Amino acid sequence: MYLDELNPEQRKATNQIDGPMMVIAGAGSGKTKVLTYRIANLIDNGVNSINILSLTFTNKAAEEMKSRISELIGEANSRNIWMGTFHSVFARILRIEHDKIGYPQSFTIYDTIDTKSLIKTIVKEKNLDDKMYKPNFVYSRISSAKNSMISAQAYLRNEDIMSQDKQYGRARIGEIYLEYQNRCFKAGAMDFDDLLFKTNILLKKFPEVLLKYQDKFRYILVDEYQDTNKAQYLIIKALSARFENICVVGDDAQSIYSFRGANIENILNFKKDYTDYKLYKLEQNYRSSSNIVNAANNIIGHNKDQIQKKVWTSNADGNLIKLIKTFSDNEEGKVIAKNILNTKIKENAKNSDFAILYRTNAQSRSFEEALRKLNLDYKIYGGLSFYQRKEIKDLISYFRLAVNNKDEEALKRIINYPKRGIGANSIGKAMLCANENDTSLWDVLSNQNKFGLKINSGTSKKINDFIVLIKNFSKKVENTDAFELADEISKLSGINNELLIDNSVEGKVRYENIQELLNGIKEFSENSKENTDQEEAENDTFATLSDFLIDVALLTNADNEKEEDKDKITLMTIHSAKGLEFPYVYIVGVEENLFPSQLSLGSRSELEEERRLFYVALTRAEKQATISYTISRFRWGNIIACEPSRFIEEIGSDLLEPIENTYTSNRNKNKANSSYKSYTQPSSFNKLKFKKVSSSTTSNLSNATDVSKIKVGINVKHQRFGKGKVLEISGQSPNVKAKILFPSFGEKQLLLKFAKLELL
DNA sequence: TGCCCGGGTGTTTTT
DNA sequence: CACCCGGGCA
Repeated sequence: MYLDELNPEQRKATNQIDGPMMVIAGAGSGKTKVLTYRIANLIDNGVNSINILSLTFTNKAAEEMKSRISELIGEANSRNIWMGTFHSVFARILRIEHDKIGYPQSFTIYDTIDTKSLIKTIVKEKNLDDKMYKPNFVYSRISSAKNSMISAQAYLRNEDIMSQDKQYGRARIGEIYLEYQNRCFKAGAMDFDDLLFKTNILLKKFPEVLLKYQDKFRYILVDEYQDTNKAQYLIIKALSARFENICVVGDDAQSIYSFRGANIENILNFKKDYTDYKLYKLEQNYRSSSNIVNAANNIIGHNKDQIQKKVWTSNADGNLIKLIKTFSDNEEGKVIAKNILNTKIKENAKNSDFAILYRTNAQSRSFEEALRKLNLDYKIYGGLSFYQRKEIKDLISYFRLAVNNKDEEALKRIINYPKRGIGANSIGKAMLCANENDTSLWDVLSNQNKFGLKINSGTSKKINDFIVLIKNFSKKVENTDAFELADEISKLSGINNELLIDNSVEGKVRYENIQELLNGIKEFSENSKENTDQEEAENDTFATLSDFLIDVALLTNADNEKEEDKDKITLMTIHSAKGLEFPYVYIVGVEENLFPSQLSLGSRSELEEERRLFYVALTRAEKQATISYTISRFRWGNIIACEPSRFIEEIGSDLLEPIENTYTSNRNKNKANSSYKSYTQPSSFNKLKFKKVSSSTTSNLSNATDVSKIKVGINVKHQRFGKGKVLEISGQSPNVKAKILFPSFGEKQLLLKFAKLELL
């Protein structure tokens, strides 16, 4: 019996069938096991699988859980569980209930590229300064508003928000937000945040819909609860209100998504919402060696904000945490690659046993190069997703437009690709016309006379040809197999030929990518045939292109792992490594201003999130964790000096083992040795740190000695934030902080010893 | 309308 | 360094 594999606390949590419960699960304590076994146990106790909803943060986590559950109780018993990410599950519900909120059934999901493009268009149309209203900035304001369930109308009515925007010279963000929502609606499109926002609206405005889903989802499980934002919190609360069979699992120490609106308060609020809830704490770590667990505990101990728990392990001590110092980022790549190769041989390990984890995607390059040189196979996650590549997005835009003619971003993208002589001028006129008539761009272009669109007859004819082309595709969507139509579109649109005749290396790669996409669609279409055959009573026996598009926007690179990628070294950001584990983990670029990120140094809460991130990184390791830092790094075009991260110090020198690396010791043995020593003597660590700061390469910037010149009221210039005015000075030397107002970035708390301010 | 060149600007993290 | 955008020219 599978329950026998659990420890007492895990079993207690697994055995609770009804009522609200929260599982606080330390890293590596068998959280996924409890979730999967509990679901299996629910079904074994007579709960119908169609009444179970299980929410995760990544598709990968959902897939993993699905397969583990079907191993426990069989595919047939688990097939009907609704299991997926918040976004995919609620997108599915919104498709079913689309008419209630006035959206087409095949509404488009705008990805970040579409979203930013639309914002840019609106800023231009409103003749606003694009320096002040940068798409990224505007998007993040709109996104956090939506994640807090603040509508455009509410945004405009909210005096605090409006005066805040005004203070920073961006008074019209609310206005952009409103127009953005209108445009999305007219285009039959939702962005990522809308999927959660509109679900809330749907459940709030339509009690019968709420009732229907409350009744369906009698048992709800939520993974990574510490990373839910307000919009997600409200959905869960509403859905579980009737039966209160709600099980949330999380770890406050692993909360790393506050930048996306995640709110730790949700964990704390749980006891208020469900006063009779049961709490389970999983504290035994099964994953990592004792040294790794202790190092992680030391790290997290430096955070003030945390729920007390004691993660422990009965595993052996294992190795110390290895520490590698290098002179440059390129050397860091070489040393790590070599270390992996040596370890592989010595320990008889596989490629897939290794992971290199970094803070930012941009760091991957030196590792890719070095691994390639040593013939070590690697796979890289993140960065540009397959579906965001230009050629893929172009072809998918044709699919999107065929399925949803109103999709403005898709239309703008392809109306003149491949070139058909429809220029920006004509499209500009048409957009203006669409705005004036409060309708979609498609509507105007396909009824040019009706709207009195004035463009020359040649262009007008070309537009008509394009409209006819798309209409012909649209006609086929409902009754043609996805692959068949996709293949036809790739040819008739001209994309296939465009890339085929491009003989450059990039052109060939693009062509191959298109073929890969088509193959993917073929597979998708064949798979869904099989599935529908089993579930009799389904009318449509084939998958349409619109079926395919449903979740494409929500897929990431991690979601279509290929068989040949199984035994490869993993390169990824720490954020995407959450939930994973590897025998050998390399945490690289562990330097001040990179990890913790420069942008997080302004406040304690942001710094603590970086620390939790480091905690997550360390606890991915089973046998061996290796940390590396470099003293110089190539960053935006020039070489900058770096200093080791404070997190290294926080681990404690007794758990660290500096290791020689051949590159360093050959070059300058004495130097290398002396700085390693500083880790065994924490007192000299500080000296080293300050010396590094003042030897910064940028000579015209102030360093630690200039701190005294920075006073309230003076104007300063910051490397990143630009010009700003000092509002307030606080703290004791050497930790003097200044509150500075930057017109383009808002108020920032900066530690002067790091801030590198220029006096103006 | 389309292409090439130069300058300006920018990097957390993700569904 | 790498990308995007705008301006100038074919």
